[in-house]
Amino acid sequence: MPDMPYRKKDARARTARRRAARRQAGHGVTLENVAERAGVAPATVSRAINHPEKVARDTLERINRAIEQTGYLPNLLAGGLASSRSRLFAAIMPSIANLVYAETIQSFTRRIRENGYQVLLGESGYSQEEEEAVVAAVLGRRPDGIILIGINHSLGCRRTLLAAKIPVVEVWDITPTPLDMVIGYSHEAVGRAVAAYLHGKGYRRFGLVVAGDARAIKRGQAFEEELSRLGIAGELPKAVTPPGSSLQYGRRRMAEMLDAGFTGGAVFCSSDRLAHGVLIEAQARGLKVPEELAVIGFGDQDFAPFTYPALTTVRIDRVRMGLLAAEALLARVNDEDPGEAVVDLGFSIVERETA
Amino acid sequence: MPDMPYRKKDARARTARRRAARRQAGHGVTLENVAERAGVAPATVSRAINHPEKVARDTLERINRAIEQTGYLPNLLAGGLASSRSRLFAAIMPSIANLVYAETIQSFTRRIRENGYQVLLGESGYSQEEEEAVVAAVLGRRPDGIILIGINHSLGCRRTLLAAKIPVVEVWDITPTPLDMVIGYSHEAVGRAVAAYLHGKGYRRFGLVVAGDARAIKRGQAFEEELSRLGIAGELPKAVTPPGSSLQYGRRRMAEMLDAGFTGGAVFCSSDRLAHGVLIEAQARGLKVPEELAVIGFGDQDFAPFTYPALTTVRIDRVRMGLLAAEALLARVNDEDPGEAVVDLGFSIVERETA
DNA sequence: GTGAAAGCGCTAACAT
DNA sequence: ATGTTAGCGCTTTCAC
Repeated sequence: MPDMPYRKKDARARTARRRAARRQAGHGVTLENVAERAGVAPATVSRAINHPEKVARDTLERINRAIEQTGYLPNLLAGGLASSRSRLFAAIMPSIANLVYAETIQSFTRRIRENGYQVLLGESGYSQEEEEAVVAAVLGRRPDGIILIGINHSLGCRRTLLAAKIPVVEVWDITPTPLDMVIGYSHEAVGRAVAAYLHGKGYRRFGLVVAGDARAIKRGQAFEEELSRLGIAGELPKAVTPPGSSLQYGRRRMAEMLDAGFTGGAVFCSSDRLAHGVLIEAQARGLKVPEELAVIGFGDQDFAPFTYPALTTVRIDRVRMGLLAAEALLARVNDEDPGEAVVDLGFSIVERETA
Repeated sequence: MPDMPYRKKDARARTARRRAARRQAGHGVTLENVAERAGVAPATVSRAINHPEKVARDTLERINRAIEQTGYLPNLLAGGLASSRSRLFAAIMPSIANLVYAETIQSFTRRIRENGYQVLLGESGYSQEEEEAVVAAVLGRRPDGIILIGINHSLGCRRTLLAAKIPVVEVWDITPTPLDMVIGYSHEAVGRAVAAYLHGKGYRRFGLVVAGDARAIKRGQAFEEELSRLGIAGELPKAVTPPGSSLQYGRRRMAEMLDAGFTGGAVFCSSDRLAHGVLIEAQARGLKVPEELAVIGFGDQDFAPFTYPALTTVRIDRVRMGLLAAEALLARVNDEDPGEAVVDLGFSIVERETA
């Protein structure tokens, strides 16, 4: 093949031209440029960056200088492709704009960043179909692991996740049969404990204000069941709000319940924000809390001790959930011991003034 | 070189073995597998996915069937590398756990997802140094564009951003000299407008509760300056809280100010949450709002009309900001007209019952 | 309309 | 300790 070298050279020239164009377009300095400048092979630069301990002191120095001078920024797309390690974790949350979930993802993000990981965000909008689509989209990015809020996924979503063969951690709920790992607490146990707590305090009339969120609904059902087990007869006055807890709906639904003839008792709200709304409606009507209307929230958010009166609620450790999830995933990608597959963080009832 | 083919074959065999191992390890189906199955070249499969209009009807069908059967999930790392288009936008926010910023990023995320884009999240923790580090980290992923909350960046950060030569949109503030594009409103104008509004309502004594956030501080300063321009003499009673608005600090700082001898007047809070805290402290002390203590917040969050009394505040369109930012970035990556480089969304004062 | 070939920028064996 | 080599899985000219 006498023309082989010729054609090859041709191709090279073309490539060089294209590269020059790229450079101009801002696509930047490459490993190779740095290597040339430092007078070493590209592989050595790669080592200097990823395993500096394997490079001689002075070589390392030369390389670092070259990196500084050129302003080199490693292309993690290329690195991820070559190493099959994207250093990316996906995080799927029902809503970005829900503070309690955001706190978990925040502590997760901070922890993984310490290890050079970044987070690819997906929002499922409290819907299993959306979750399935978002999970598929996100997996195309080949994350090394994924954290999901909630344990109720569509069949297709479960299959996709399993097929990806990456570590998965589900949080904010618990189950003996996680996809892979789960870190959370039992919503049924919360519902029952709240019922028992209120009953124990002597309340005999109850109400429920619950957001249309899978986990909130579980708590509400368990609350209702436990009450009837405790001998509370009759229909439980109940209001459902859109998912994503808001003060606004708490206040409105309480107003509606009151107008519809609800005459006081103890109300369990599926979030502190909802509970705060209930409190405000009570205040607006001049109802005495907790004498005429008792309220218990859920979450123990930072403002709970500062409502007036101070809100009784259920505490869960959202920050720890994110932290442990991060550590479980990091352990898995580093082939270390990730600990138990099922971690129950529990919860506690924080008694303040409203119930 | 008689042994050339031999060695090559050797290498091939090794590669094949490695690939098989990969497959087993879950690294999945590739374009090539799909192509084989559909009896076409890999390039055709690529076209079928990215430019289906360029592929014959029946070929397309065969390919789609093969994709379904194999459960093929395109590797976007590889795609991004090959095309120098990552289909990723980076979003840098001061805190994930601040609802007002989250709402902007939420609408941003939803809009770009419609165009197949995903969001890489970075948190700057209200610090310029952290922002610089996070921006550098995120740029390694070669996002096609970036949205930043705020316009105050370190010099290094600005340089890095400029060197990346990607579209940048700054939001939540405004400046005649954006890095690239800016969509927001003037915090100085807000501060002045609030001062004028309260002065116009007849208030002559004032207070300020402000979070330690660059933008909140600007509003506070402009408020103070405008008051003195209006002839309000003397030191302005003022309390500063940590960044990230919380009801808790609003209530506490108000309590401290009251204890320190602040005897009422109109208080401007840098967020609705802070204002709500102030309202609660007033309630706890039995102060009449707005007669003995008037309050104005900032943000017009969803709960503002539902506090008791209903909160007077400043409305800004957080959702629209995210939406427009998304559209500006999408326009730029598609070489379409991104519109004005500086977009002032303005604000309005919403009069309710507290001031 | 489809295929062949050449890379995208990096990492990881392997060899020295 | 460093260099050589062969990919990672895709996209994109260029030919046909």
